[in-house]
Amino acid sequence: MNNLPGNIPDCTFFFLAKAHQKAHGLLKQKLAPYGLTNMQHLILEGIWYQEGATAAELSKLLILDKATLSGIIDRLDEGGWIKKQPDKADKRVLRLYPSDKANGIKEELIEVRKKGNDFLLADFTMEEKILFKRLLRSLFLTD
Amino acid sequence: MNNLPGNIPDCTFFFLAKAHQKAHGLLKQKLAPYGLTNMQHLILEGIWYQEGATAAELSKLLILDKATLSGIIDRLDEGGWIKKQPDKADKRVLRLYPSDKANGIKEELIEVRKKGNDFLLADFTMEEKILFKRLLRSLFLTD
DNA sequence: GACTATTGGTTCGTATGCAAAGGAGTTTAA
DNA sequence: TTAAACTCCTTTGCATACGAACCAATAGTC
Repeated sequence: MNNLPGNIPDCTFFFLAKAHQKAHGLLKQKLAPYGLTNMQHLILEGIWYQEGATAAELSKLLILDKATLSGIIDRLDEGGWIKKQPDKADKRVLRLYPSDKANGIKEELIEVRKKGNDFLLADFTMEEKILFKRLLRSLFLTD
Repeated sequence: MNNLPGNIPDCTFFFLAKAHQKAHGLLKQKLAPYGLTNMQHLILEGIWYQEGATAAELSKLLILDKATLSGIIDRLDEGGWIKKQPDKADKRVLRLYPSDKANGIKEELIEVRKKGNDFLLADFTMEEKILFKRLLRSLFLTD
């Protein structure tokens, strides 16, 4: 009776958690060889997307708590992936730049994520892929 | 340029993470008055669904790591939501049962989750709701 | 019946996540 | 221009997550 998730009630909270869990685990595997966690990779891409960004800017862009970011940025720094540069005008601010090490495999790292995405949705039809992403987007973007 | 998530690349990992983040935050709010976390509520429902379940069974049913479950079960016990009973046949096993306190508001707690679900998908059409859940399901259930 | 493989649960180490509070710097407004 | 308000970032506390190592107990095998 209690074998499979077929018994699981029709709960979107649960489905979302498990879909996320699976996607997270998949990307985690792909990134492990590089010594990067999923979050570290995300922040790094954010910094590539906007070099010199501050933690506060990344927090808004990637919808992450500043407190969470603080630790991730520290570990990215310790791992030699980014450089922190104090802002000259505003002494509170730290501007973040990718390191040479990071830039050296930038294309490769971004490709890992893209291929991971493809793999994740490999069993969906084109219509399903588009629809799925549209629904996810509208879910977290509404107010 | 860096204002809104409109800039965010078309990344399902990110969308899933953010959709889950939003859903999690919503349910967290609804459960806070009861002093239950999302995970604690999930495990509790799992135990209601299958009284006397072991941690190993819940681990499979809810697709959770045993190590993760261990702590959650401890806190459910400390909070007086469940009771641990050693199995008579197998001394390794602890069987889990809901407490009277838990059973007293069982319907209410389940209703909180159900209404949270409705609220989460309130902006979706009926077709979208069904499709969304089907896609989420197939995503995490495949192999 | 003794040895080995498996299983149930806990513990440890590391990395999120987020609320809340604190320290330093900047801006606003009276 | 100086005190209040605000912003940037860090730190603390608590709750997931999960791999890996471990102990206790049971099952399987010869």
